[in-house]
Amino acid sequence: MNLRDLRYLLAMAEHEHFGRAAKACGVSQPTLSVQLRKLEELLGVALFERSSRTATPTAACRRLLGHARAAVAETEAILAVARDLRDPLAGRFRLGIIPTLAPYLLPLVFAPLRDALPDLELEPWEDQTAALLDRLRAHELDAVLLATEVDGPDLASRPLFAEPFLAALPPDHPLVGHAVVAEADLARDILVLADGHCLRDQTLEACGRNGALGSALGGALRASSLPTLLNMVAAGYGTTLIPGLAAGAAQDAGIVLRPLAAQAGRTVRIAWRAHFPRRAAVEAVGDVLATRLRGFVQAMTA
Amino acid sequence: MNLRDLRYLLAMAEHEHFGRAAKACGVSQPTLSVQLRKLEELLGVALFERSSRTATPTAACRRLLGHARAAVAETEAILAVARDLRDPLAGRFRLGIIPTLAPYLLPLVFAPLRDALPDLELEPWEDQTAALLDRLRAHELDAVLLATEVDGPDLASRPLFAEPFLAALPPDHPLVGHAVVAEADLARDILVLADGHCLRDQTLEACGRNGALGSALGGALRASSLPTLLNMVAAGYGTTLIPGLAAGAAQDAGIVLRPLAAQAGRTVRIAWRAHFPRRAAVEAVGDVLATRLRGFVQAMTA
DNA sequence: ATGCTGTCATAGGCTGCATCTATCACGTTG
DNA sequence: CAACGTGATAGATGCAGCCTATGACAGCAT
Repeated sequence: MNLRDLRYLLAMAEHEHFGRAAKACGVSQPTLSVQLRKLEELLGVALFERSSRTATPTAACRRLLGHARAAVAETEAILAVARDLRDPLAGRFRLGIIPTLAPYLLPLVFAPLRDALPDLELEPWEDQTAALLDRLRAHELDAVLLATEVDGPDLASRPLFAEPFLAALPPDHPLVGHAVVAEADLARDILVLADGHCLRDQTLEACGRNGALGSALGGALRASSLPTLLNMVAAGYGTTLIPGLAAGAAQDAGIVLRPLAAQAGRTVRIAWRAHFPRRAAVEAVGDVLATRLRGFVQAMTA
Repeated sequence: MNLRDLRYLLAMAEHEHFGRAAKACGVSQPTLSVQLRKLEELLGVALFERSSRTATPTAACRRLLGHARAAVAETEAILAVARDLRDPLAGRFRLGIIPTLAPYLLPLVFAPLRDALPDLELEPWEDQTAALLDRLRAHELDAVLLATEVDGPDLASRPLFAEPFLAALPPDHPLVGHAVVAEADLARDILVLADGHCLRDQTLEACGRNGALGSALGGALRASSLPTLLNMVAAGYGTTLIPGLAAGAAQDAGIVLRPLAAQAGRTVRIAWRAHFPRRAAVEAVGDVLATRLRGFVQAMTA
């Protein structure tokens, strides 16, 4: 059985006339006659009572019509829904973002994203890098924003912008007197985030402390979030590096910021599954973020 | 668009694997690949995200699946209605039966069904109530036999016969001395089937133990089938209620049976989808069962 | 009666498309 | 690095739907 046959059936039921029904279907009269005959043979039921002047649907035909109409309607619904879904820049877009980036980036980009991609329903999801990549691979996210390279042939990524780190100092810290702080000078009393945050590893690497923490404070005080870490620095427990986008929040917490001598920083990337079909949406989101952040980062490093 | 394409789509959504979906459709893998690709082009939407190891449905695909299922179901309804119009009592009839009923009922009714409905190809399917209702709603069964009420406006049912429960006792059990056993007297050392069997709940309710099991044995020993439960009773682990039709099997296992004081029992019903077109077949099967079982149950309670 | 007209069925040829087998490309796995 | 599994691609083939042309038949007019 074929949907075409069902359309023929519906047309015949409406017109009760082979020639007119055929014209309504855009086929010749013999075509419709033959196909309906075949349908009758397939179903084993007479669908039309043919007389020389007219062809009327049988009772059996009327029993089937409702189902035929429903089947045709459902297929047309498929076409209609597909038409709505056709735009890759429309629909839900689940974007994972690492916790040291999300709260500072999102306020900057929500409005530009809504302007550039009004039909994209952005659903941010905040988690650490490893969890984000798991969810990305599990098709639970469409793309992720992170600050590390991604590897594996199943994923692809693209850099969006470079985000410089800044030295975060308690107001009464000796280094406050310097206009520029050398990364290595922070190593002595550096504080870092808990395991799993990429910022932790990057901070330690930039300051030359890529092994275990020597400071007793670093072991005892575990900052599980960047705001907590900022509070700890502000309270004088030590120093740290913060990502540039968090500068405002750091200053609000009463922290003194200084640029870094070696200009340590991180590159924020957008990553996606290599075979993700809505590549256009990924690129569009990436373009908006890169454009929005370009000026911001330039201003910060100037 | 073609119904065939929709079937391919459904198979792919189910298997998430081109080769297996193709086999399920009875076509070669390239055929299914090409046709699905064409469908994607027609709809203008990516339906599957292909990676080297797997192909997962996209969000768009999932939005379309319901309509596709409905369209296919309607065309199959057309075939079913046609068959019904030709001869409602012919063709395949997939009948779900709960496990505590099937092995004891089927031997009794196979011959009468074949005599009364020689053209009906009965395909029994044994599973627990919830699974049966799922399959019934999914059009994978035509009707089900169960021992509970069904609810929901999409289903209908009809009682066929009342099946009394019997007390099942180990031969050396103190209650063996009684000609009639009170349900409540069994509560102390009652054994029941694993979760999911309606007989479990009905047994507990009849014996006034509708909460958690007090018996240590009830918790430790889990009978996943009625024959196993019978063996456990025969071995002296405890007592239970069995459905009347299983009396023969119970006695074969060396169990002593006694009628129940309050005549606890269950009502076996046949249930079907409210819009199932072959209602006549359901009624005919129901009539045969009810007729065959009427005498049997009367003899048992006499 | 006998054409004439309208209707549906039939015949024969053409075309397109779904299908197959064979093969390639590629990533995973041992 | 070789073997395997998976999906994509290419070329050949056959069936099915389509068309035009024509037939069969009934009603209707002259």
